[in-house]
Amino acid sequence: MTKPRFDFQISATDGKARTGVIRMMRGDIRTPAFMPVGTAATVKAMKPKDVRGLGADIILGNTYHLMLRPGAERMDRLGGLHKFMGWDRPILTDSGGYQVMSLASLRKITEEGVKFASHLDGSRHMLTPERSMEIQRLLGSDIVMAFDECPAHGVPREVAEKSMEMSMRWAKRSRDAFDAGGEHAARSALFGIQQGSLDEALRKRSADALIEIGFDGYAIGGLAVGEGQEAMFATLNFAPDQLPVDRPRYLMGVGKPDDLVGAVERGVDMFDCVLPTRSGRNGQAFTWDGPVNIRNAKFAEDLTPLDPASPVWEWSKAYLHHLVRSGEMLGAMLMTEHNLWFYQQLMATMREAIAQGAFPAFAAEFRARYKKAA
RNA sequence: GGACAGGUGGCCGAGUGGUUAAAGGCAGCAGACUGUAAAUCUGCCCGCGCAAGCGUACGCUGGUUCGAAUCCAGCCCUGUCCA
Repeated sequence: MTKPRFDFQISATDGKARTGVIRMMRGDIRTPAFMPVGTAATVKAMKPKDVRGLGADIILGNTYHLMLRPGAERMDRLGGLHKFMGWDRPILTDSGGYQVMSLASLRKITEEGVKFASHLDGSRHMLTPERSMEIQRLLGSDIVMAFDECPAHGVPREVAEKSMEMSMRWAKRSRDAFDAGGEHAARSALFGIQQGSLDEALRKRSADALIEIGFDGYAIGGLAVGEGQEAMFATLNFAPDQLPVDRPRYLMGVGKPDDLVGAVERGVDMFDCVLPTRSGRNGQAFTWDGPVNIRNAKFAEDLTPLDPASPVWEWSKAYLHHLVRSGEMLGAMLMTEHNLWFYQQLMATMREAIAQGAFPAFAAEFRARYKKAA
């Protein structure tokens, strides 16, 4: 049986929540899925096989970072991103669109694309939909993201509208450039990205434009950029429904555990977020009872584990507290491992709950126990 | 015994007459982090007080001065070197 380029089958639904599998040449992706972020060809502090061991079916890489270092053409000569980093399962690559926002002070946007000053050495680089597709092809990406502009939170409606319209023109250019990619296009997938800020009408226009072009999956972009969970959920009350029911819906850059539960509840299938890795390195552990700042003095002599089921169960909070405060590398490693485990457990639990038709009960139970940070 | 150098807030360390409750770093106490310019960033950090403010503080004692961590004298202590 040959592996399909891209096939999404929903096996069960519960309310708006869905669970299923995306089948790709490099492996299956169980949904709802959480994709650990490996921006610079590494999920920081983790070996690829350990990321896999925690349950990840797919990870992320980043066009912008990898084009600067080691460089897209070099990566191609080295045999592609998978071989380079030692991860043989699917990789989704972001297009560089997020850096249009996060590196705002270092870029200039035109219809053609975005000119960046490298954050590494100040050198000038142009990212266009065509170049972004080319770089993602050279990396050997499995799920290629369209090149878009991610506007900052709070921009006026006219700005959000113009930005969304340009992102839709870029989406069409991304589609055309991706399709011209020959062999790579035959074994990878392309996702479009919906924009439109928090505005239902703009989101609808964006979704329709993407559907007109046609993509393997549809991402919801431009959220979790500072609007707050309430506004994000309000947008997710309609945004996923505007996208094709039979295609994966990917909420980009989200989120905290409670964000994931609320988004799955509203029909989202895929997520990525730096929180489990970055926050882990910064001393925050996620647990069923909520986030824990392991640096806090109260853990100095706490001999219990973060979670008896965690892969790092044999190391006490007191030890993690010591490692993190001491700036020891092992602290970042163990905290990251724990957090990625927790995120994958959360996803697995949600998949199971949906399959059992028990998602509402799970969500209620989760919320009753999980205490958000103040 | 002698000659230099020096004693600053928990620690290190700026500061050599006023705008100094005293730079900066560390340690400490918290917070943040959402398609990673992040093993990062922010706040607090003498005492009392919500605050205004008050009190105390730069080895000790005394002095000069309108005013001293800063100048002078004596004493105590530390380091290095010489006997």
